Amino acid sequence: MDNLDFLQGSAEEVAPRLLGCLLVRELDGQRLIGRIVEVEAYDQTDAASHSYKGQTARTQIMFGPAGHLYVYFTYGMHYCMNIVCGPEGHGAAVLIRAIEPLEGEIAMVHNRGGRSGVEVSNGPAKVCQALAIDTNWNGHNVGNEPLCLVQQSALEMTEIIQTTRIGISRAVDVPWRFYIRNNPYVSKR
DNA sequence: CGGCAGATACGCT
DNA sequence: GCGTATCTGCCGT
Repeated sequence: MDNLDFLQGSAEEVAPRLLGCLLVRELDGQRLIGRIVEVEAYDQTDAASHSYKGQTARTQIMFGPAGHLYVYFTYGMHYCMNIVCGPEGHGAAVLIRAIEPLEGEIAMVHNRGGRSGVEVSNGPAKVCQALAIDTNWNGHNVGNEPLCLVQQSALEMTEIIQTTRIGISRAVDVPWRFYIRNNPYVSKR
């Protein structure tokens, strides 16, 4: 059921395809499941991407095979997770900006220090905190436990909003942010 | 609820 | 040194 070949495509193609897919995280004997509702594409040809200036120790994962996790640390305190896509040797990935909890929400609330409702996972660093993902997960293959990506059928085009990305200062007009229309967990409209 | 400042450490110039 | 693919608390409507 779960063939992740679609991750071989470009970031721009893969990003909307990830909407609706599931992240299944095994943590302390529990299953935490989140439905991906907001993503952003980043590519080496794009000035906003960490891979834009070529391969470095930090970004090498982005240039590796599709299906691995690129986790980075920023603002001195936050982690964000991406799913690497595109052919090996090409630096591209899709940032997971928001998920909707489907299972194990109580554990996610706990991981988020008691914050509940949409505050559990309506932002990229919140997603990592809810699922207990840090840089130790850099390079993890999302085809494997204890963190799996499970593909779902593609959403209707009318369910997907495409617009410009958030929180960047370069390539601000590139419309590579995708989210599910009317989903309450989307970080910002 | 919207805007703003502060937190805080790492990669890169 | 400086900027950062962010979040939170605090202030004002």
